[in-house]
Amino acid sequence: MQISDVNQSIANRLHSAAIHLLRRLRKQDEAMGLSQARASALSVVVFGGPVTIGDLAHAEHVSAPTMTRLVIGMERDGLVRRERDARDGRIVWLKPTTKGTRILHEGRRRRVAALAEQLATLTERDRQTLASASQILERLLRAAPRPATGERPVSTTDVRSRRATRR
Amino acid sequence: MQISDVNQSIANRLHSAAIHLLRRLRKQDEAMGLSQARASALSVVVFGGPVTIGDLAHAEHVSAPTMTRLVIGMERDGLVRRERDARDGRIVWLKPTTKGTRILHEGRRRRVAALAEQLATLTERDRQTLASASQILERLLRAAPRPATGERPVSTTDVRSRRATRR
DNA sequence: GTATGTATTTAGCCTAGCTAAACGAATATA
DNA sequence: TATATTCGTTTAGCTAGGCTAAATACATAC
Repeated sequence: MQISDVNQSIANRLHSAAIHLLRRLRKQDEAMGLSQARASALSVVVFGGPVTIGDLAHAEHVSAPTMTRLVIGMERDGLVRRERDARDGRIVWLKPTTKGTRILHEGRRRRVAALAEQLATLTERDRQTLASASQILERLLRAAPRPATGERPVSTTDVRSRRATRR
Repeated sequence: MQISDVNQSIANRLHSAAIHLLRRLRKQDEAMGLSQARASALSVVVFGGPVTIGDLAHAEHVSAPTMTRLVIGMERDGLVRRERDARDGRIVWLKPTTKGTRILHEGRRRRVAALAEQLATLTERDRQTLASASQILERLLRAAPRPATGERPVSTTDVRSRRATRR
């Protein structure tokens, strides 16, 4: 099949590009104590918070224990605060601290600095292609991996709305 | 500055997209004993080999000890073979085994299967955007991170040519 | 022939992923 | 009301994959 070959090529190139992009950016992030996993989780807390640990795990597509440990580290480093829910004693709400918000934004600034020279060498058209592609990808990845499994589709953007219905 | 804001936005969205893409694909790869790191390294060996461990580390932008360990695992699992260089006793050449080549291709097939449904929902135009973007990215990332540091620019594609000059 | 350089490995550390299982709190049911 | 179940989080313990520092073994230059 023609279309499947095209998709295979796209998937594999995306995979390769993603791996190498992350390796490139890792150093910048870690220079300020913001690993990739933390940067990604923290940005959900900063832009989408307050959020529970479980929701954050779903939004980030990692297991709950993994997120618990990330949160422990971020709390120890003063990036987020825990707050128990008044009505439901099982729930922990996460909020960014001032430091957390600042570090996240610094991280984002450093990250672009690491790519800026190279992004600047691109034509406007190429930059536009990258911008569009990242949007297409996020939209694509936000969809459920396998609609048939019944796993609820969770997106970073509906974290608030899901919890908003909690009583 | 206008352009820097645009670049920041692109860099951050790419970062986010890359993280989530890899988390999505990881399960598929690991289902057949091909982690992301192995899949990426193995593809260099299969498509660009024979290659030395040091060159592979450079091509993958990881340290030599990291690559040594990856190779140990891949060799243990019969994906690659080591061969000492006849003229230079320090050098280890890596070649894919039949199994390694097969597994790599299976991995690539599974990987697209994991994204296929979703790629199929895209318009031809969007698919084209993703394809272009991955090419632009690989080209961008192949360039030296910081041209000033004197670090030699190493690409997956010139692995052969670099080694071809060895006597 | 000694010193220096190069390719790989060893040792030891860290983060971040996982599953299984424990725990405490909430909720449903008999 | 007592009991069972479900839910959110944490603990415990494993693995892979990243790093640096230092050891090893070979090659080369002086």
